Amino acid sequence: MKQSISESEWAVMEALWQLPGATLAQVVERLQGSGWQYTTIRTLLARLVEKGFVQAQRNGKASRYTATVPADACRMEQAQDFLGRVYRGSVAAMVSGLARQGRVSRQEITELKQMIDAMEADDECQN
Amino acid sequence: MKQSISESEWAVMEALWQLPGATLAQVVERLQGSGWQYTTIRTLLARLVEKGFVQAQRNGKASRYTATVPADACRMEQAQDFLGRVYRGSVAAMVSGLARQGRVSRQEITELKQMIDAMEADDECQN
DNA sequence: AAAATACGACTACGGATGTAGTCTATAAGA
DNA sequence: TCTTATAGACTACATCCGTAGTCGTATTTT
Repeated sequence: MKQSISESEWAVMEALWQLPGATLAQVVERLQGSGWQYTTIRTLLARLVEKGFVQAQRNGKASRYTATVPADACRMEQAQDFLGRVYRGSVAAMVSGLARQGRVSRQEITELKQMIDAMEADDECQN
Repeated sequence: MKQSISESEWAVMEALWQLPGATLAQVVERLQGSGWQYTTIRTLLARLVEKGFVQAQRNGKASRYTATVPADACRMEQAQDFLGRVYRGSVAAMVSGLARQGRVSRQEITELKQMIDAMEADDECQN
């Protein structure tokens, strides 16, 4: 049974990717403004450990928590899931949709353009 | 309380976008291969009606179901949700991530490129 | 009009999720 | 060493979701 990271849990993962080996206290600190109680965050963390997305190593009083999956890979998996479900797997379709509704800022357009160029260059090298 | 379309329900929405005003039977037909029982699809449809994403109008024996939200808008909303949660709202970041792992086909690169050009043109007109 | 059939309403039920509390063991500090 | 704060384990509970069944009613067909 393939486990997945829920929406709330995702916020905790973000915190851990930014603070590898953080303690519960640090995670809570980082999630100031989430509106969650200490205990809630503790639960989310526990579930992530249970699911295997986070590892806890204890030495001394506080455990240190670390994500067992790299952020990039994780985001990617989510992205593929999402694209598959909503845009039949096509990033282009998604960008196109967003663009058509003017949801892509000029700055993003610039960034995208640069990336595309880079990708093309890359592609040529490979072939 | 903001309702949202669940993963399974999404498949039903797709069917309805493709067959506006379809009957239950037609939806079931279309979802051949989903592995769902007739009754399951009926439940999903009912939930969508309950949530307001689908409208049922009955005349005669069979009701006809229609999505109350356009596919584009719906996909977009999902996209924004997703981007916000996973990529801090940046499409560019997502594309970049996918690209770095080589998850964007050459064909998609081409499509993207064309879109970017179109977007730029559009942008200039507007300003 | 009676029989057959598909719909709609309601029910079911286990698992995941959001959100959080309590109790206990343990480490740190006094 | 004793107190105190905190982490971990366990518990709680409502809601949503995946998946599906039953039963009564309305509609179509014979």
